[in-house]
Amino acid sequence: MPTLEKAYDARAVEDRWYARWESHGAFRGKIEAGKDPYCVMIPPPNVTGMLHMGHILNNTLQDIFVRRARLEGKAALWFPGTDHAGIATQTRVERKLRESGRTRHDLGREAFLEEVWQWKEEHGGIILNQLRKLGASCDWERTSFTLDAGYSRAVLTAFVHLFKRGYLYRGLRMSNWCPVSQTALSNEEVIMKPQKGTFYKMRYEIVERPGEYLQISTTRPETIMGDVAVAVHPEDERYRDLVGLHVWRPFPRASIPIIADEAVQRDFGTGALKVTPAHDQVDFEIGKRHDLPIVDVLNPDGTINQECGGPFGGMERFAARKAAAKLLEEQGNLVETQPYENMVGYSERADVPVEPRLTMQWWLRYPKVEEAKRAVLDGQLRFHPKRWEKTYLHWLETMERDQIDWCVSRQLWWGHRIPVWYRRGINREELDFSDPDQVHVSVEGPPDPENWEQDSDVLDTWASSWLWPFANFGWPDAGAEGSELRYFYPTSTLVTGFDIIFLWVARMVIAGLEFMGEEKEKLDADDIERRIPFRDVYITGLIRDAKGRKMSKSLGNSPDPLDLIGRFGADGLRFGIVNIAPSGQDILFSEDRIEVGRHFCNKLWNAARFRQMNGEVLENSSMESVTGRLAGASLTVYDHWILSRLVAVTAEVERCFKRFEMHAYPHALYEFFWSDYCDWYVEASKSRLKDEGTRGVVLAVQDLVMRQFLLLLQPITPFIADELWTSLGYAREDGFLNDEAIPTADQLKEAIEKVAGPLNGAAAEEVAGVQELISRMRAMKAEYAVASRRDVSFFVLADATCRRVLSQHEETILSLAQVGALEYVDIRPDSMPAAVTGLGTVFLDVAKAIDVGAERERLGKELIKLEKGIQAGQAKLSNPRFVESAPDAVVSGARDQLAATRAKYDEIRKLLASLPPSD
RNA sequence: GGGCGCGUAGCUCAGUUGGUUAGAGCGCCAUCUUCACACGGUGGAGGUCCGCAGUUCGAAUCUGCGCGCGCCCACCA
Repeated sequence: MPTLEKAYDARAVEDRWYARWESHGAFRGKIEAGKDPYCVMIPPPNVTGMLHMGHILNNTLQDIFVRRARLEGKAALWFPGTDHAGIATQTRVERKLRESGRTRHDLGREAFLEEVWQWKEEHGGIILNQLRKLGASCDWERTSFTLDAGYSRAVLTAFVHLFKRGYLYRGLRMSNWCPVSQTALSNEEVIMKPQKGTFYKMRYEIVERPGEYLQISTTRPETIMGDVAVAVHPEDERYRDLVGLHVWRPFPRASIPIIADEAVQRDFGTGALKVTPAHDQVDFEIGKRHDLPIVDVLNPDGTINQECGGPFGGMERFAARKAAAKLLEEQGNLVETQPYENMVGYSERADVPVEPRLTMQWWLRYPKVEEAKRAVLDGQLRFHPKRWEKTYLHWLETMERDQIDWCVSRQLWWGHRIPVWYRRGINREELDFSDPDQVHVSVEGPPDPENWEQDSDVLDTWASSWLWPFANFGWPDAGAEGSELRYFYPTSTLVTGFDIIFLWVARMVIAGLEFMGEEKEKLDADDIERRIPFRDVYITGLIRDAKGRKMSKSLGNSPDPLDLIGRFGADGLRFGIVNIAPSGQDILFSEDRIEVGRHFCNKLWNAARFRQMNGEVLENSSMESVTGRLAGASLTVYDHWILSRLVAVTAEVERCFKRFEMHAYPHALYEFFWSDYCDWYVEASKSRLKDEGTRGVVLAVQDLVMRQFLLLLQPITPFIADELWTSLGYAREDGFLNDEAIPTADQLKEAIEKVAGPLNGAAAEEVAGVQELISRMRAMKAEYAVASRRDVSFFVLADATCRRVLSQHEETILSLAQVGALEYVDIRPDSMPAAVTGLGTVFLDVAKAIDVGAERERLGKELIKLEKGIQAGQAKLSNPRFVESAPDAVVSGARDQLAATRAKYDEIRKLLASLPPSD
C-alpha cells in the first residue's frame, strides 16, 4: 500500500485513472437483464467546437447523474457524439478557403464538401478528448455524428415521413435571410437586439393634389425603391379623404396608391406607413390583402440590386440607407430626423441584421404540439427547476396559436441534402407536389436519376439533432423487441441550457411523439408515456463572469477549462462548479469561487492519509467486512453520533437526486465531511486512537465512514474517489468504484445496527452539548490571549447529571479545548471570567487579576441577548392561542428553550453579582 | 406590449408544505506553524431577510401594492 503524499496532486492521479477506466471498458453501456436502464444523451457539441465553461457544468452534471445511476445498480449509458453544425462549420471552412483567395463556388459542391470532411477529420472531436480530461464517463465506442451514414438515413426518413404525412411543404414566404451566410434562418436562430438608428420623417407628394404632401416615417429609407403603396388606418380621420388617391414615390419616381389597412398603427409615427411587401412581414401581408406587386430591391448578399434598386444599385445596404436619406434631403422631401432605438433581428451566427426576404423554402408545420404540451401538463415529462415548464409551454402555445411553421431548408452545402427531386424540364414555379411524375420524395432517390434534379438545399441542423434520442439507436431500422432502442428509450435525463428549450428540447419531444410508434393522428396518455424522448429535463444556468457579464471571446473573460483542470484538478473543478451553481439561475464564475473544490479534495486526501498513518489497512473489500469489525465493540456516543450522521447524509444525498436539487448535493457532502467528520469526529477520537484497546473500533468506524462517503462522493469527484477507494483497501481485485453498489440509507443503518445494536438517538444532543462547551472554552481562551497554552485549567460548576456527562467526555474536552485540567467546584470562584453552557458554568483560571470592567461588559452583552430571548419566549407562551393551536412539539420546544434561557440568564446574573465592584 | 424570475452578512448564495433567538462559502480581523491537512486549526466582527399593508397564535417564507434589477417572447414601420 503506497503511502499518500502530503498534498493531493490531481495531475498524478487523473490521467492514470481515466486510462484505466477506458481500457477496462468501464463506461460501456449495454442491455443488462434484470437491471433498470438509465440513459443520457449528450447534447452534441459542434464538431469543430472547443470546450467552454458551459460544457464543464453541463457535462459534469450529466456525469454525476450517470455515475450515480451506475452506483444505484442501473444499466447506465451515456451516449456521446457531435453535431455537424451546418452554418458554423461551413463558415469556418469558407473562411479558410478565402485565405487562399477562393470561394466554395470555385470548388463546386462536391470538392467543397470533401474539404469540409477533411477539416472535420483534422479538427473535429477535439472537444471529445477534452471531455475525457473532465472525467466524462461516456461510452466512447458509440460516438455518433449527425452526418454519419446511419444517422443521415434517419434524418432523411423523417423528412420523407413528414412530407407524406402532409406536414412539410415548399412555399414562397417571408423568411429571415442572413446576408453573410446567405441562407434562410428559422425564427429561433434570430436574436432581437436593440439598435440605435435614425427615424426619418419624409413627405411624398400627392399625385392628384400637386403641392400637397403626405408625411411618412421610416427607419429604412433604402427600401423606398421597393415601396408599392402607402397605407393608413381606415378609421384615421386625418387621412380618410386621401384613401384611393396616389403619392409620388421619390425614387425611382412612380405613382403609388394610398390604401387603407387595419394593420397600420394610427398613433405611431405619422400614422402613414410605406408599404414594401418584399422586405417586411407586415407589409407583405398588407400587399397580399390589396393585391400589390412585390418589388425586391436586395441581392442575397445584402447589397441593393440593379434591377429595382434605382440609383443605389450595387451599394451595400447600410451605405444605401445614408445615401437614400441624403437624396431625400436634396429633393427637399426629408422633413426631419431623430435618433431612434428599435429592436432588430440579428443572425445568431454571423451577428449581422437579418433581412426579411421573400424566398422559396421548405416549411414544417409542427405535428403533435398538443401532445407535447400534455406530456408536461400531465407530469410525464418534468423540468427541473419546474418553472421552465412554463417557458416550454408558452412557446408551444405560440406555435399553435399563431401557426408558426419551421423553416427547415438552408441554402448551404454542409448538411443533409433535402431528399426531393424535381423532374428536369418542368417549371419549378408551377410544380404539383402531389404528382410523383413531377416531384420525387424518397430516401434512396429516383430510380432514373438522369431525369431528375435534386433540391439544392440542405436541412437545418436542428432538423437532424431533433432526432438525437432515437436516431442514435439505429432508427428507423431498429426498434424490434429486445433492441437497444426498446431498452434505453425513452432516455432518462436530459441536461441542457435554457437557451435551447425551443431550438432543441421542444423539438425532440415533438419528434419522439411523431416517430416513436405507428403513424397516428392523436395520441393517448400511454402513447405519450412511451414516445417522449426523456422523462426529466435538468436545466442549467448560464455561466457568467464575476461581474455578471456573458463569457465571450471579445471580452476575454472566458477561462480555458483545460487550464483550470490543470490547476484545480478535474475533480476540484467539477466540485467547485457544481458547488457554486445555484438552482436554475445564472452562475457567476470566478476562480476563487471554485477553489473550494480543490481544497475539499485536499482535505479528503489528508483525512485518508490520517487513516493510513494510524493503522494498517485491513480487509475492507465489502461493507460487511468493515461492519464486522464493529461487532461486539463498545461504541462511544461520538461513534453513535457520526454513524447516525453518515446515515443522515446518505439519505440527504438520496433526496437531492430524487428531487434534482443538485446544488444541495455538494453542500451536504462538504458539511458532513469537513465539519462533522474531520473537525469533530476525527479530532475527538484521536485520544482513543492512541489506546491499543480502542484503536480498532475507531479505525473500523473511520473505514465505514470513508467507504460510504467515497460512494456518495464518486459521482462528483470520480478520480480521487477511485484513487482512495483503492488505497484504503475498498477495491476488489482490479475493480473500480464504478462497479460497486451504494448502500441506501436504510441498508446502511440496518447493516450497522445488525452488528452494533440500535444507534443511539440521543447521541446528537449529547455531542452538541459537549461541542458547545468546548467552543465556549476555546472562545474564552482566545479572548484572554491564552489560546496557545495547553496548561490552563477551568473550574466547572455543574449539577450531578452534567458532571456525569462531563466526566465521560473529559478526555475529549481536555484534548479539543486544549486544556490542562477541569476542576469541579461547588461554589462560584471569585474573579474569574466565566461562560454559561448547557453543561454548567465554566471558569477560566487566568491566574491573574481580570479586567472587571471588560468582564462586566462581556457578560452584560450576553445578558441582553438572553433577555430578548426570554421576552420572545414569554410573549409566545403567555398567548393562549399559541399554546392551543401550535403543534405540541413546537410548544414544548418553546417551553424547554425558555427554561434553558432563563437558567442561563439567572446564572449570568449571579456571575455579575459576584464580580467585585469596578472602579 | 406579453411572460418568467430575482432582491437575505462586504461578495456569491442556502433557507421546499409558515414554527425555537436566520445559515454557509469566500472575504475581513485576531490567533496558532500542536505529530492528517496553512489547500489547515481555533475564535471573532458583520443582517431593520428591499419597502409598506394584509392573512395568522406565529411571516425571510403566504397575499396585495410599491420600488429596484435581470432574462425570455413580440411584425409599431
